[in-house]
Amino acid sequence: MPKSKDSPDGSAGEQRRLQMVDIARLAGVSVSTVSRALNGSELVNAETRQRVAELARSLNYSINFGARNLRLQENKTVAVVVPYDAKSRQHISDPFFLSIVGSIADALTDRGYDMLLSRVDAERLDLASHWFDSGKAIGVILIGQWRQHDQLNDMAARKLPLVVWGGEMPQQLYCSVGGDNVLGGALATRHLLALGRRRIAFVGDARLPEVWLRQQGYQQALQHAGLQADPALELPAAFEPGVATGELREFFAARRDFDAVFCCSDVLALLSIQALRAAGRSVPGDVAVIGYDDMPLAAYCDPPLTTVHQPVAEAGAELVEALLGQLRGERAGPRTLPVYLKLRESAPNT
Amino acid sequence: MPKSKDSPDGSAGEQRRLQMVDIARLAGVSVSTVSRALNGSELVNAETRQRVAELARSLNYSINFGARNLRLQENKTVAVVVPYDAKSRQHISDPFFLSIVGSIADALTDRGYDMLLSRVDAERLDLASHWFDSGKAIGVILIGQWRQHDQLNDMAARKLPLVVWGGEMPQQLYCSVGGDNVLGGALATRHLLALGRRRIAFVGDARLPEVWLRQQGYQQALQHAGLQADPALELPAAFEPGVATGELREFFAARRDFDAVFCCSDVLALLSIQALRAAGRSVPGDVAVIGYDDMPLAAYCDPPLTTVHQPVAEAGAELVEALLGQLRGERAGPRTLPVYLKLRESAPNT
DNA sequence: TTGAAAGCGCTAACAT
DNA sequence: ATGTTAGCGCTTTCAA
Repeated sequence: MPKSKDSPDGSAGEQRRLQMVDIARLAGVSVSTVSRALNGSELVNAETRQRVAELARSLNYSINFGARNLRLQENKTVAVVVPYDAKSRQHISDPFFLSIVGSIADALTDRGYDMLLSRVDAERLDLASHWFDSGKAIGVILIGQWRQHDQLNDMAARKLPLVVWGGEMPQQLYCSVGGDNVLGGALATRHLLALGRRRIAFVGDARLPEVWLRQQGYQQALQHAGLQADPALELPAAFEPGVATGELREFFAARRDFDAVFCCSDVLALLSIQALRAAGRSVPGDVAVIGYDDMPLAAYCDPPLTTVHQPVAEAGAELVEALLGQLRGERAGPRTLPVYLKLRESAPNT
Repeated sequence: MPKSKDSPDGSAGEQRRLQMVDIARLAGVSVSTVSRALNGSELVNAETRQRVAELARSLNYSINFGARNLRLQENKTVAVVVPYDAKSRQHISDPFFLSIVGSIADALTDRGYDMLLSRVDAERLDLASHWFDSGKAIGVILIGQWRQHDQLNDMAARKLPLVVWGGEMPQQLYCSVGGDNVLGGALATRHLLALGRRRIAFVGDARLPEVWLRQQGYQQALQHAGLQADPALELPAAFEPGVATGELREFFAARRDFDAVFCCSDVLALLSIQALRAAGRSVPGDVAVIGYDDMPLAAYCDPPLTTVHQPVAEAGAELVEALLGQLRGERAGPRTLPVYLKLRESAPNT
């Protein structure tokens, strides 16, 4: 038998949580009637319905969703999973990812869903399926695909309701939603070329699908301009500030044969600017810098960052819609959202 | 009757979720035995236990937590609530609050709890009790007390298991956990005084308890130095960048009779630096600037921010412990965590 | 229009 | 060591 104490959660001496049976007794009706009344059923007398509803409200009664969901076999909770780097115990705290989480929170709230937020080892994204398997969530939204493209495909093959923020890759079985990374890379590069810059460094780890796509855009833009991408100017910097800082300082100290840098995140852009200045080069005078994401603080840095704007506000709604669509049985493909270049001082228009 | 379809969540054609009864049938035992085996009960034959466990694992069975919780009258979910400004539809996206959320996520995960993340109108923090009332969470952690001190006291009086990140105020009924704001304000101010600055502006809205406490520390430090705080140098800037930007530009354009600024968040410090530069003043040369929080990006700004470091890593553990303690019936008071000054370039040591 | 009763998936007291 | 049974709080069929 469960605890027979009057306190369902073990806290001593608190009042027992109100249940339907309590309302029923006080209203002088059966629980069935209370249930119907509270759900606005037409089957119950309007006067009774009114009375029960009022009583429930005045007593501050809230329905027990666990019981309701069990009975109804339904659930309005979505798991949102943020990968983190378990090896370095370092958390993915990139402002951009956090913005996406906020955007998803809004979208879920608007649709009456709850959000279960958790972290998962970036090497074992497949563990995210646990939330679905255990019935705690009806599906999973994963923020970033990292290098686990295969794991994600497996998860989709196992019929896990899953949507991933990230880039669309060839032969992809799972549903992804993301910005147009190829376009973003091309926009940034074209702008730098238009400024007259010819030696453009690329900062980002192309093992990540999103970065790889941006690199494609970067290379395409160079080719279009009749230039050849120089692999020596491509630095596969990590996303974690702690790791990237050293890599960038070393890189910028070693070589000066470039006049622009395209970074695959605003944080990397910030770090690059610092490293460039440490190497005695000015931004944007000597080196123009373009970031990616347009994070909330991008406008308040010094210099304010020219950056590829990602559609954060739309992202949440798109991710949620994709997941709910999947649950309705729709066979939705990956979605690519538009991006644009936000001009500021780190690579100004002149 | 609930849907009799084989799909519990309405998605067409997927396999029915595995239950104990399925494992039981396949193992040739009763559900009780499966339940016991899976819970590692000593009452079940070691060989059987092994066999059942293996079967469950190979079939990828996960227990239905909704049902388990209903039966056990227990719940391992905590609601974490981030207030937002409903009027401006602007979200509290301050990097510091997001860091705290991350820290709480870690602490909860370590203890085997799930985190339900949601937002609530900052004017109606009392709505956060919904998560408890509906049985979805065993308690609520609220990030920031805003100006709703009274609402929070009411919630605590209603016996809602609640912990709030924020400052400790007189006659406070609810449990708060926060940094030592008075000390933080004093440390920052003392440092600026030690640099020889005498006219120190204060930026922050003292209607918020945390800011009010920091202001106390600021004023105390000035008095200790034999100086009088000048109310004309106190700017009650909002926390939202959009609003604050204008206020700061106006303020710094109007008056130049100060040589230092103490800001109640790093974001405000960043905005102040921009506004100061726009007004033709250098940082830290003309004006030294100190921020608050030591957000992840504080070290990567230009100049890197001298700031009061908040114990983010400890914050999550403290908040969670305080909540769990409350649920165990312990009568825990507010907790104040140590802070220290992190010296960087915006108000360097020399 | 209302109430009695069954059952959602699970655990535990009670039997064997 | 294992099975039978009752019941967590709710919704809904069925009967009245």
